Order: sequence, then C-alpha cells, then structure tokens
Amino acid sequence: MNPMNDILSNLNPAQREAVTTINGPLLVIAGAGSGKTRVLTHRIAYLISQGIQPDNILAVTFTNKAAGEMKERVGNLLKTPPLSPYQREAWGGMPWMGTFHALGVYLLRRDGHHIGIPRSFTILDEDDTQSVIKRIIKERQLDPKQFQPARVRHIISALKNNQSKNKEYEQEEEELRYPKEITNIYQQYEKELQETHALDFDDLLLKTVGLLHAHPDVLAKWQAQWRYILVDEYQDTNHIQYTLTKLLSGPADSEHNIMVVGDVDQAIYSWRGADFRNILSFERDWPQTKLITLEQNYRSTGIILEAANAVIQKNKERKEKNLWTERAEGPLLEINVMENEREEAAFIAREITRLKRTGAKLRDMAVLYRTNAQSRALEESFLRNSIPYRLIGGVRFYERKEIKDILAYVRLAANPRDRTSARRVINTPPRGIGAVLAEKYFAEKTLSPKEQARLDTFLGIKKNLETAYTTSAPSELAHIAIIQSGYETYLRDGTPEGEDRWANAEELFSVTSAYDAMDPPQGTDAFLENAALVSDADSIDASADAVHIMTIHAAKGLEFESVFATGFEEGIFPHTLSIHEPAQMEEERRLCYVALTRARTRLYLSAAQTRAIYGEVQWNEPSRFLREIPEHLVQLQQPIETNYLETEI
DNA sequence: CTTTGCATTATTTTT
DNA sequence: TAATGCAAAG
Repeated sequence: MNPMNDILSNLNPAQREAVTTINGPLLVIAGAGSGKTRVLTHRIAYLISQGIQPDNILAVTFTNKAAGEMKERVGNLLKTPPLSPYQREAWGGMPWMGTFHALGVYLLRRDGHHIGIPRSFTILDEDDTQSVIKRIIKERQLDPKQFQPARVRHIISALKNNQSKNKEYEQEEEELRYPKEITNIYQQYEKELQETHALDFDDLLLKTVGLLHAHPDVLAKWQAQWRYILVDEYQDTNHIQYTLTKLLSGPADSEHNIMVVGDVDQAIYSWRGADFRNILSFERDWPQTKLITLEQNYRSTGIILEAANAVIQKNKERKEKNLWTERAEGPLLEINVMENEREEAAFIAREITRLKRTGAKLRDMAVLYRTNAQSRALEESFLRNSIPYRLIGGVRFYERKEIKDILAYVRLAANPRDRTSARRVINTPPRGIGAVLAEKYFAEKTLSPKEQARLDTFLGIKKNLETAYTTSAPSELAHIAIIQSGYETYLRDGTPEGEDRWANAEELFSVTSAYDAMDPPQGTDAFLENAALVSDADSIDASADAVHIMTIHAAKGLEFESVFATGFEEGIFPHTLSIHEPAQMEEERRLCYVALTRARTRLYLSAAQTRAIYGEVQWNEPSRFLREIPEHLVQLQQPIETNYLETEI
C-alpha cells in the first residue's frame, strides 16, 4: 500500500493542512478530542515521507507516555517496528521524542561538561530535594515551623526559575521579600547539589538553557540538527521551557520550522509555573505564524460537548472557539447528589456493575476526582463489590519507600558522591550507624576503631556496588544491592505487608531487566534516568479489564466510553484554595472542562452532601459547576435512600 | 543505636 | 487519616 495514503487519508481539511504545512512557524489550536495526537504523528510521518531525516526532527511531549505512544504510532505509519525505551538512542530511525525534562537530560549528558556538569549526574526528584532542604534547615537550627521544608522548596524553585527571566529589578525585589535565611539555605542547597553531582528537576531545564546560552557552538550544533520542532501541550509550558523552545528553534526569521499544538481551555498546570499566555503570544513571537484551529470533535456526543462548552464559556481568559461534533446527541448527563462519599462510591459501583451487565468493558470506564484523597472511598467500594480497578497516581510507584531505598543503592553505585542516596541507605537496613556517626563520616571526621568497623560494612557494600555498576546489567546490580545489603531479609519481615513490599521490589526488578540488553554502565544510567522522570500516568495498562481511577490531571489526554466525575462540591471541586482567586477559579473550570471532555458517550457527575476528609466530616454545597451546565442536558437523579452501603450489589 | 508509643500536624493538582 | 517528629525506654 502506498504509505502516503495512510498518512494523509482520514484527515479533515484542517488536520491535513496542519500536517502538510511544513515550512515556517505553525500554531495549531486543538480543541479537546479534535485529533491533536493524530495531527502530530501524521505530521512527523509526513515529514519523513518527504525525505526529511528523522534526526532533524524533535518532538516534545508532556509525558513520557505521550512520547511512547507517538513513537508507536509514527512507527506504524512508517511501517517500522515500534521501539522499546532503550532502543531510542541506539536506533537513528526515529526522531527524538520525549518530555522537556528528558530533553534536558539528553543534552546535559552529551554537552553538560562544557559547564562543569559531570556525565553521570544524579537526578533529584521533589522528595529528594525536600529532604536535602529539610536537613539544611535542621543543620542551621532554624525553626521548622517558620521555615517549612515544602514551602522553602517552593520558594527556592521560584527563585531559581526567576533568575532565568533576567529582569534584575524584579529579582532584587523578589529576594527582599524573603528573609536572608532563605538565601542562605538556597546557597547551601546549590553548593551541596554541585558537590554531590546532583541536579534537581528545575536544573534539568535551567542548566540546559544556561549551557546553550554560554556556548553558541553547542547551540548551533543542536539548531542545525533539529530543523523541525514540534511541541505538544504548549499551553502547559512554563517560562523556561518556552525559552528552551525559542533557543532551539533559532531566530524567528530563520529557516527553522516550529510547530506547537495546544488548547488554552485545557491549561491546568499554572500551579506548577505553566503559563498559557505562551500560546496566546506565539503569533507575536513568531510573526510569520500560520494559525490553524481544529474545532471538530471526534470523541464525544453532542450532549457532552454542549455541556463542556457551556461550562468553559464562563471563563474570561480564553480564545473563543466552537467545538462541534457529527456524533449523535447521545444520552443525557446524569447528576447524582448523594448523602456522603461512601454512598457516592457505592452508587458508582452499582452503575458500573449495571453497565458491565449490558456488555460494557471495565477498561472503557474511568472514575475521576480532584484530589488523591478521594480515591479511598472508591477503592473500598470497588473492593467490597469485587470490581477490578486500576489506580493511577496516589502514592506513585517510584515514591514508595522500598523502591526509593533500592534505587538509592543503585544510584550510589552510579554516582559514589551521591550523598542524598548515601544518607538514605547508610543505615537501612539498620547496621549500627546512627545519625551522629553518619554525619561524622560525611564530615570526614576521625572515627574510633569501633565506629570505623561499623562503617566498613557499609563501605564494603558501596565498593562492591561501584564495581558491579561498571560490569553488571542493571537488574543484576539491583539484585546484588539488595542481597549484599541484607535489604531483602529486612523487607520480608514475615508480615503480609512485608510481602507486599517485596512484590513491589520484584516489580522494580522487572523494570530494570528491560535495560539489561544495553552495555553495563549505560543500561543502569538509562534505567535511573527513566526512574527519575516517569510518572504513573506513563504506565497505564489499557489491556487489563479494570476501571481506571485517577485525578483529573492524570486523565489529561485520555478518553473513555463512560466517565464518572466525582466530588462536585464547593471546596472540593472547585478546591477551597482556589475559590477566592479568580485566575485560579478559571483554572478549576478548565479542569472541569477537561473532566467532562474525557467522556465519549456516558457522563456521570456526582456530589456528596457530606464528606469525611482527614478524619473530619465536612458539609459542602453542590459545586457551582453543576449549575453552569444547562438543565436540558441533564437527567437529575434523586438521592437514593436504600442502604446498599454494606450489601453486595 | 534501635524500637516503641504518643503527640502533632497538615492536608491540590505533578513533570 | 496518616505521616511524621520526638521522647523515652530497651
């Protein structure tokens, strides 16, 4: 079959134009369900089919999962086999695709040495970052109430990102707003990261931009390579990502071809520094921009779309667009106000069971909520009613203690100077090295023979792991780590929880083995990089027949036949912390828009009159969002009074 | 040094 | 509620 048929057939005129306009800057405003991913993948395939080298294409996505999907779909379009993660670098047949953070790692591993970044640096996640800050606060004997680690982390992150904006007066002002202790903590934090060869999430982007600014030759090299740049979810890029995009795409009048895709109505990450004005001002930044708007929705029924449009229209800061569909009207939305969160969950369980009896698949259903804490009642209800479910997010896999511990051993093997990891495992499992002795060791104080002896057990393990790092495959290294350190015995303490933890550890080994095919040190490096950057959303397994339950944020980019959006209560959704701030209120509404537009056919909205949150019962008014949906689209259910709470359904 | 138990406390969303 | 911190006992 002629591949061109595959690439250009089944595209509507707007999509086709977005795929085939390959010269000059291009802005694609893509409403929910309008075939955005389709446009991106077909465009990449089209570029390649036009003789453009895959090496010359860079595609940046929001999640690793999106990148993975993109690779697979481009691969299918080009009739080549899909790639597994470790093949990415080995095989030049694919464009570079990944998140901004992964791009930062990619560039820094190659060229970071120009600005003094060692090849094997450690990536600190927010957890790691916070524990470093926490310790610094403690060391400096500051009041942890006045300097809350989480808050200080936030401020430091803001200060770091502000530097890049290069507005001196603003920066001065910024620093004046915080006590000088913050500056001290910040400085010590930076110093420690440098000494221990560690980069935090912010650094992955900031240092990359710093590198490109400081070394025009390096910048020129990558600019010459990536002549076609695609950025997905542009509305959720932050300032530094914007700068990186601009740098790589060269001067506005250059031969570079940049294309960004996004939707202001789906901007839901401003709390993380994203600025959707990046997309609003794209045409100003790239004056020759061609604008294409995708307004035909292929996902949802007319009713669902009308409801979503009605809600989002209440927002002021947006670019007007009108999503339409050729799909039938479909069933009305169902709104249920239940007595409490357990009844809400019980209702959902009943409805899911009913749908299943009519032949629906569990994997086509999703339950969405605003905050992770809301998952509990749902999980309990599903367990009680034997409904298989898959929880996305919550305590993420890589945030589990046992996983972080094992990872710390592996990271220590890769980077012997990684003190954050060393602190973590120096006495895990307990080997007689308490906090005092540990700090004595880090400060290189002289130790008594007894102390030295206790420390030597740890140092012996460390040395062996460093050797294993250079000679063994990652899964082998992980095994050596847990056996030598006695961690397995420590984990499996005979309790059922111990076996759960061990099961998690074994899951980790199966992840590591995916990298075993690479040559020893690189395999471990690739694995660690992946572990630091993946999220749970990346591991959604669509093959299992289970209901997906997750936050609305985690559902971004996904779609389901039936969607249960829950917790429509003032204070929950919209969240209390957003209610008084109009800009944040608009973000909550966009979040609502995202929730509604995940549904293809059936959409259930529910609320609880009372809800137990952190052990306390709250009474909440129904969410304003419920009132913003036109009545004629809704079938309002009476609260159901039966006490099916404890009974099987 | 390690374990235990009590008290405190902080609660959004996550690459 | 659950996670963490802290003090006291083992």
